[in-house]
Amino acid sequence: MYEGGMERLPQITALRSFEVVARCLSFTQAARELNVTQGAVSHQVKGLEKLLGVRLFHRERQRLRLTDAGTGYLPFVREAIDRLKAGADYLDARENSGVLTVSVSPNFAAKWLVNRLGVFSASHPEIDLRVTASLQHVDFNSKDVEMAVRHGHGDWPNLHVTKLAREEIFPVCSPDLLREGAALESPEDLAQHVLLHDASRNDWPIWCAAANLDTIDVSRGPSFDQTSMVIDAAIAGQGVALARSALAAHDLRTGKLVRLFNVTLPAPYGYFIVSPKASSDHEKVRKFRAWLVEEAGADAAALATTV
Amino acid sequence: MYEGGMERLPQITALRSFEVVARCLSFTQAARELNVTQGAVSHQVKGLEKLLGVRLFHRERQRLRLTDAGTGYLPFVREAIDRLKAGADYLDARENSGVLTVSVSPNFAAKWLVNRLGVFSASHPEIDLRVTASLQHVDFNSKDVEMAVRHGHGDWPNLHVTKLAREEIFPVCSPDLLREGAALESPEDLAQHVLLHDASRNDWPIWCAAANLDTIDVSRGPSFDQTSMVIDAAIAGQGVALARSALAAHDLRTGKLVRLFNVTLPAPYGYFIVSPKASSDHEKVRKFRAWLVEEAGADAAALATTV
DNA sequence: TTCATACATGAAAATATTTAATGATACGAG
DNA sequence: CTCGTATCATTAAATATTTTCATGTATGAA
Repeated sequence: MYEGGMERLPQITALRSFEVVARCLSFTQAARELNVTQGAVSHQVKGLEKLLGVRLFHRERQRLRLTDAGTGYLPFVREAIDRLKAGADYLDARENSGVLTVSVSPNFAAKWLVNRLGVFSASHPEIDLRVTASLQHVDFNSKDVEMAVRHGHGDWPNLHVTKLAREEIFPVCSPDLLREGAALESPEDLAQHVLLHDASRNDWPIWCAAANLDTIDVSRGPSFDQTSMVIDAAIAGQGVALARSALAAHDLRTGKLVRLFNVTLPAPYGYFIVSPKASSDHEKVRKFRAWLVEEAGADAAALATTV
Repeated sequence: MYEGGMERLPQITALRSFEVVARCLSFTQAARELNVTQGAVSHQVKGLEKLLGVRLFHRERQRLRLTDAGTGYLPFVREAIDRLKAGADYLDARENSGVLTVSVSPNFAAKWLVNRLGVFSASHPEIDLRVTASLQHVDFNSKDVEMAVRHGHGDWPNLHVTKLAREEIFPVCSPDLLREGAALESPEDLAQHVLLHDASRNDWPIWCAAANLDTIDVSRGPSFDQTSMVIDAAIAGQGVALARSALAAHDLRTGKLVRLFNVTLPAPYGYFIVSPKASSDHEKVRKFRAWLVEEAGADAAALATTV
């Protein structure tokens, strides 16, 4: 199997056995410490001695003694094991605190995260959160990203998925517009207002259909290429927007937007927290997920009272 | 099997696989370097990632990249492997040169080794020979001794045994005595000489029986507790000794002793070079053994011409 | 002597690793 | 665009290694 110049590195179990035996000077006791039988330790040490071609212990009547070779070899083994433990510690430390990189869409970042991150950071100073916004779903295989918030159906195989928020669509406008503009008592009043669209320009036609409203011209009004910009335009009093609940929730709670009428369109997608299975139970991932879910729960509770 | 605080150290194969893959950034190429299949490397790295609970590589379309975790972990692994290699090198260095400890009987040391060691040391300056003389056979299990010359039947199980010399018993005396003392033409002439005995005082009776000689009183003469002293007494011209071939060979070759008559008694024992199987093929052991055998061969050749 | 303790050992059982075959995906050349 | 090549992943089967189990041997104590 193995050839000439091959490196014959000993097995870790053999090295560990050697190290423990060298410390206890007893196979039996070492076996106890290693949670194996005495025979296993005996075999391991014997195998190591054979591999190295050197006797590591003097087997004397009642006691064990290291040979000169064993005495000289021991520190190398101790250092090697130490490095491995240090490596494991390094990985633990790095996973249990430090940087948490989260990928979200630019919209979610702008309308959901940015307004609340301060709260999270204040209560979790040990977590150094890094938000990376991208239109595409992040590929966990090729980026050092531990979790993401995604908009979709929640069907991502091989990922740990937690539902964050359902999504509904309903009209919103700024409180100023409601107070000072033309009346907005019923859907029909929209005829007197600017309709704000997203890039698809599909939402208003669908909503109007749901509201049995065919008296207004849904082709009117400006459109924006980012959902967040539609909402921001509404906040600025530019007109009436169709908001998606998750993204508008914060502005509704803080009174920058008000919800109009009582016609709500369920949206096909929802927001989900996803992470690779391997990192899904890391301390910092769990903490951030719990916080997201809590915030979303508060949003939902607040939304339920807006109409 | 393993519980809570258990140390989960990775297997060496997994670490080596990781290290090579990190260097090649290719499972396939790493597999070639490790002389295993690509699948084996894939399994190993996957297992390591699972054990550590961390992704070590980004698997991208065409290439592999270390994750941050992998990048940080790699140096620990390199150091650990390096320590292990250094340990192996240390053992190799210590076995391939440096000290060679040989256990022999005091007689063999005095009458065989001491006169020739200079030659060996001169031609093998890299070997630091340490001779330890003891009456008892050394216990390789409890002493840092790599080889021994033993007197016996050559039946030592578990040891590597090489025959060094047969043993014969015959009368010797100093050339001065032969030249200047009473005649020593035939065994009967021994009646006129002092017989030198070892502690057992058995040899002369047996030799006389073999020589069909019943005319002399074998109870005469001093005895010595070490065989070497019997020979030294003969060299000093104190009388005629029954020498054992191996121990007298050097003095015969250098003319300090002469062999008498033609009656030789085969001795039941011989001299053997023994060493633990593990160290029997070490460079320095092989060298010293070869030298011993060569010297013994020269002795035998020289002895064959003495009568 | 007999008991208790410690290490060695050989065969069987339990695990782990490696292979071989195949799948999936991406890239580049016609 | 399709094929051929190269890469990594995955599965079950073949191997190899490790551990246990059941003893064996030797020593020191009672």
